This record gives sequence, structure tokens and C-alpha cells, in this order.
Amino acid sequence: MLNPTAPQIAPHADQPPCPSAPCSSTRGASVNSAAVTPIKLDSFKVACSSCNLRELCLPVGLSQPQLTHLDTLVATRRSIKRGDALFHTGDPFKSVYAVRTGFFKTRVSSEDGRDQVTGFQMAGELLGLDGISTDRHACDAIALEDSQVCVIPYGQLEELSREFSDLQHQFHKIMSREIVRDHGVMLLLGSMRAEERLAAFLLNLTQRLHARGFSASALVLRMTREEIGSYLGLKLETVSRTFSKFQDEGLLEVKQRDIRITDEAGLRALVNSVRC
Amino acid sequence: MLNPTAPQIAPHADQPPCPSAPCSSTRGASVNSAAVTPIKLDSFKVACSSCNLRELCLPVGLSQPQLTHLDTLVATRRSIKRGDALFHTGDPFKSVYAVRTGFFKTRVSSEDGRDQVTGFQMAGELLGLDGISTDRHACDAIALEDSQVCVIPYGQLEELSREFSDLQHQFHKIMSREIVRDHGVMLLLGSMRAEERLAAFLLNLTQRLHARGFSASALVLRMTREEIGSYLGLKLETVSRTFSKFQDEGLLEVKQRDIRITDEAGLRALVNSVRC
DNA sequence: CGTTTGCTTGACAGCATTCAACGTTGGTGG
DNA sequence: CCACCAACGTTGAATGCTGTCAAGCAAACG
Repeated sequence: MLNPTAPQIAPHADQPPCPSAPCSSTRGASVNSAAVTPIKLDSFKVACSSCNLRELCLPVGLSQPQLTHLDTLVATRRSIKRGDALFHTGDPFKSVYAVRTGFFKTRVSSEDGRDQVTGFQMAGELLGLDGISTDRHACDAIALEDSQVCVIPYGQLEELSREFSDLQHQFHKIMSREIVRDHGVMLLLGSMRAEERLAAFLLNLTQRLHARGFSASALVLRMTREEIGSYLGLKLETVSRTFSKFQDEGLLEVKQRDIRITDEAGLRALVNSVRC
Repeated sequence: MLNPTAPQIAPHADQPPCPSAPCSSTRGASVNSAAVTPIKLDSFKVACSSCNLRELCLPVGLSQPQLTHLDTLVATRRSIKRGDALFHTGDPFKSVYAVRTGFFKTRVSSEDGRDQVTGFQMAGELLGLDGISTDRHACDAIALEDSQVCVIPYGQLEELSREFSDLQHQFHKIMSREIVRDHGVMLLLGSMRAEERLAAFLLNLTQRLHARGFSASALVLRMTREEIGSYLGLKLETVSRTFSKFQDEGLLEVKQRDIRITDEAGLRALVNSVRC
């Protein structure tokens, strides 16, 4: 349970294909995602049934005929440039979105201007579920790199899931998983110290990247120290210091946003260590 | 003691009838809830359609015929003694539960024994949504006073909500609201100081109690300082000290678990104050 | 090549935790 | 009925983790 944010998106894909890790990057270029979708997207027809993310995304477990119906639902994609918002707090809620390529953060703001990053979303993960509650979005979703999402009109999704119980159940599972994930983050924010938080964060990230075919030991952070800090309830200086400390202790090699985990067991031990 | 006639909450009822606050209590006795259900429950047939919580609970907005169908679904109640668990982490997930009377906490635990209270649930609120994700419950739900819940078999709920889109939508809204709530807690845990956290907590509690027909200014806490602390990411001593500080500043009158808010505007100002 | 943005590091301060002692409440049993 | 106990709550003093402020560096961008 200590892995606070561990949505097991592909429940039974423990050993997905695992290409070598991304090595270097220009900020803004979609490196992590590049391995998942190395070909130009627009050359594909929009279709869940032929999407290579279908085992990580909404369609998990659906049969071929069901997938065909889903294809009628997910008819459009939308591209979002790095730094742009997919939606803002207060925007009318009409659709949920599945990340196709790229990387997002979601954040909530308080009236006095503080904000809190509530999550980072990568390929196959859903965005916008917060909007169902009041018919308006309750957070901002910002692209951390040039990204593309599949637009899933919510009314049609409800309609289709009244027809197909598998889809209905899958959608409920995804919402429930989000709740469980959030509770894990609350545990992290409420009871862990800086080192534990960062270690848990890195392990969670690598686990999700691994499930998408990337190396479990090397990653390129798509977010700034400040964004990591906001997510983890720390200041950016503390994040930076903790990275340096991990490096000194031989747990990581840190070079700006390029991270290599050199002692995963050590990181894991940190997360599970009892306080004091 | 308290006005027995239907305290109800409609989503947009800003000024519900507001009986005076509960005054004194024996720990474990259901004082807050007593006003909502002053009559012996067991004398009622289990039926959403005649439940005075229907405007706060799953049935919100359903028509009379739909309510009748819901009655066939919610057929049983279950009583939980103070301190007992409604379910534990790992228990097979079969039902969600609506709090009928009483008060619960939910908590998650990490492998090393730390736990985090993830929420407090009062009459009309749903428990168990975390279980959908893996078919097993992902937290413990503990009664903080002798309580009663309505058992809602999940399979049947899915079935019925394929039939009635209003029910489907209402259920989705409830799950979405839980996600939004969790994000609010993350904001609290990630960026607020002790005073702000406690003030926000108290305002949230009184708001929910007020929606159930109780005073907006007086309340009896059903949980210990330690449980409050766990929820807010603070140690119990810090919670206690902050209560004392609020009292010194004239914001509250604190007498163990009896709280009277004497300066709500002051509390509200605290929550909205910019840090520094 | 200069400017902007992001990252690192140091010194210091402050808020919450830790440790400890004591007070209060409610339940139990003599 | 009262003494005693256990659980809960309050308060003080000291420690320490993280935040704050500041300076300098590195990388990206136009």
C-alpha cells in the first residue's frame, strides 16, 4: 500500500515488452512516449480497436465486438501544446480524455492562489473524471509536453455503458482506482518525510513507465522540481536537495531531468522504513 | 431534544431548518444522528423511498417510480458497534454502503504500520467505493459510534443503473465528488499549515452537519485528537495545541469534544489567508 | 549571445514533532 | 459509593526537518 500511486493499469501485463530506456532529450519533445507510438499518429484512423494502448486504457478487457462499438464513441483526438491546458477549472464538462501521447499534470487551486498538483498522467490514463460531479471541471489539466488525447464524450460513454456491462464495470474500476490512488497520496502527504515521498514518487513513476514498455531504471522527468514539490507537498529546494542526497548515497544518478536508478532496493527500503 | 421533522438537504438549499446544536453527550451515544432519526429505526421498513436521508444520499433526484426500484435493491441494513469495522482492507468487495445513522472513519495503512485517516463519513454518505477497483476493499471502515448502514449490493447497483440513467448518473456523480474531495484534502495536506488545516476541517464538518439540520456553530466531535491529526497530517499534540490556540484567540470554545464556533468569519479568514 | 527559466547549494529561521509530565473523563470492580 | 485504571487530552521544553532567503550556475530559447 506504500506505493501510493500505483494504478495497475494493465492488471495482468506484468512483463510487457521493454525497449531500452530513453536516454537524452530536448525539453518538450515526447521522448518517453516516442517508444510507445513511434509512428506518426495522424496516419492512423482513430480507433480503440487498433490502438496499441488498449490494454492500458479504457478498453481493457473488452471483446472485439464491444471494441467496435467503442470506436464509434471515441471519434476525435485533440492535440495540446506543451504548457497549454486541456481544460481549466470551471470549464463546462462534456468529455473525459484518454492520454494518447505525451504527459499531463492536474492541479487544483485555492482561492488565495496556492495550488497543488494532484497528479501526473501518462499514456493510457484518463483525465477529467472530476468534472462529472458538478458538470464543470474541478481542476486544470496542463500538458507537460506536446500531447494528444482521445476525446470521449461523456454522455455517449454513459449511454454505451448502459448497453455493455463490461464497459460500465471498466469505467467504474477506473474511477475507483483514482480514489484509491488519491488515498495513497494522502498517506504520502500525511505521514511521510521528504526522502520517503520522493522515493515513493520515483518508484511509482518507473513502475508506470515500465508497464508501458520503458526501462524500470532510467527515466526522463517531464516536470520541474517545483511541480514535483507541489505534488509531494515540498518546496522545490527540498526536492532538489533530496535528489542530491540520493545521488550522494548512490541510489540515483541525477543529471537535471535525467534520472537513473542505481539502487532500486535502496529506494524501496526507504519507502518502507519506519519513521525514527 | 431536536427537531424530529425531516432535516433535509437539497443540493441548493442554503438555509435549511436549523435546530439548536446537540449539547452534551456520552461518548458512543449517537447524539448528532439522534436528531435525524429520533425514532427507532427497526420500526421502519427498509426503503429509500421513505427514508428522510433520500435527499442527501444515493437517491438524490430520482423520481418516485425509480425510487421504488431502488427499494428492491437496498433491502438490508447492518448495524456496527462503535470501534467495529464495516469492512477491512482486503475483504472481498460485494457492496457499497450508505451511512444511515452514526459516524465512520476510513483509513489506509502502509506496510510499515503507519496509517492515514482518509475520511470521516456521516449520514447519507457512501462507503466502499474503493473496493470496485480490485474487487477487494482498499481501506478499513471503522464505526466511531454505534452506527447503521444500508447495504447496497454492487452487482445489483450496476444492473439497475444500466436500466435507469438517472441512477447511473447519480452514482457517477458520487464517485466523482469523492475524487474532487480527495483533491481538496491533497491541497490541504500539501500546502496548509496546522491552523489552516484545522480551521478548514472544522468548517467542512459544520457545513456537512448543517446540511443535515444541525447547528452550524456547535458540534460534538466523534473522533479523537489522534484521528483528527491523522486525517490532517498532524500529530495529536499539534491538534490539541491548535484547538487551545483557537480558544485563546476567541475563535472557538473547546471543551474536550464539544466545540462551539464563536467566530466563524475568523476561521474562514484563516483558511483563506495567504501563507506568510 | 544575452535573457529567461530551471536547478543547486548554503545559511538561517520557524513550525511541527518528539519526549515527558500531568490532568480529565468514563468505566469497572471492590 | 468510591477507588482505581485506561484512554484521551493538555501543556512545556527541546530537537529537527523543511521552509525561506539569497546567490550562483546551467540549460534552453530566440
